[in-house]
Amino acid sequence: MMSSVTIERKRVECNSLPKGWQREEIIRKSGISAGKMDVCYYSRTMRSDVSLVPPIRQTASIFKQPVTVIRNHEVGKVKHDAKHAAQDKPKQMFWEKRLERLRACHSSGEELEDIILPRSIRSIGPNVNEQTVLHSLATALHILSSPVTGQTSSKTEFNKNATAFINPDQPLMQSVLVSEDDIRRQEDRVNIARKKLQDALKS
Amino acid sequence: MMSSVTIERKRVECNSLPKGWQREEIIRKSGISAGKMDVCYYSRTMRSDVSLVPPIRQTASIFKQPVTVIRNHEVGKVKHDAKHAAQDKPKQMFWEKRLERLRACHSSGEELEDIILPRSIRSIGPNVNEQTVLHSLATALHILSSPVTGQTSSKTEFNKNATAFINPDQPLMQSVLVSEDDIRRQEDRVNIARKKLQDALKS
DNA sequence: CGGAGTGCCTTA
DNA sequence: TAAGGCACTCCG
Repeated sequence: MMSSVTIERKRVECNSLPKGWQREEIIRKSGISAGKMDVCYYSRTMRSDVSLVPPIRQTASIFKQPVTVIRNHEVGKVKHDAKHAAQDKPKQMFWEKRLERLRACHSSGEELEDIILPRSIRSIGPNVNEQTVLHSLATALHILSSPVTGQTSSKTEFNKNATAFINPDQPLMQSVLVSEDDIRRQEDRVNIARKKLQDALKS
Repeated sequence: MMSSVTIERKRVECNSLPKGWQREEIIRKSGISAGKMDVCYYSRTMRSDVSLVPPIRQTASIFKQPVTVIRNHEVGKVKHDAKHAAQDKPKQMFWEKRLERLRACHSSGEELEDIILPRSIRSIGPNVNEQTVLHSLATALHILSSPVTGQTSSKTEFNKNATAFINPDQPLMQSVLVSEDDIRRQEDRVNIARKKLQDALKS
């Protein structure tokens, strides 16, 4: 005699949604709605940003003056390499925007000028400006152990529904392709810089 | 400035349920379900039946033969008057039915005849027979310090949902009213008995 | 108090 | 009438 097992839950990659989304179907087992199906959609979970909690200016009764509290990692835990940190806590979407007010400065307190990004790096997403992309990109280079390539969705898709089309592992920049020409030009720049350094050391 | 205190727990007599039932409302204070309410219903707790644990016939390795173990009270505790016993342990509903198999007997071992109850005492509850009422009533007279009046719910209510409508302090009999006539008749019976006793003593 | 699982109202 | 969505119960 053959016996069959009714599958009650199945979770599969969903082709009618952007890459990374999964569709789960759950069959109701009992009650008057038995046999009906509930559907859940799951997006990719974001990596946790262990070392990216911004400093907070706060006043505590134990201090004589307001102080700036800096937490780099959980209290009481050994600090590990960020690239190998546990990735269980999800990260907020567009968390980069929390960093928008922060500016690098000299030890004298004088703020640095805005950094100009190469034209090949273009922002993507609602109100994502050049400095936000920079924060996003710098963080990705710091945290990711895989290649940093930017968002793969088209700008149209992304603007239509960023929440669905975002790839949370990648920075908020459009997909970047590095050509053979790019590599050659960069090599030229490095060679020129080395030459200048040699000349400076001679004199 | 005024300060208000949100009531988080309140426990009140519940009018939409039979007498004696209480309804407790507990407001959730935090989390995603903050503000939602959990409700508990409490029935009257039953008095504990300190001296009514039936004897058990059992075999233990320390005895040469099976023995009948009799526990009248908790081991290691002083035995108090049952009417003043601590009432913290709840009693099982319809516990009287556990006594149904027990019969009084003469010292010779011969069982006594069933006792016939007066017609004014009528049983109430599922499968509660005349002997069960007797056990129940005798226990109430033994334990209760307040008047023994029987169940106050109607027979219809009681049969519909005994668990909710039972008054656990009272025996499983319908409400009994003692009339002036009843008292007079009982006085007559006592007088006749006394007369017979006097006559017997004379001869 | 959260989450799984189901009831049931709304909508087209 | 069915599907979707929300509310609610129950249990750990």
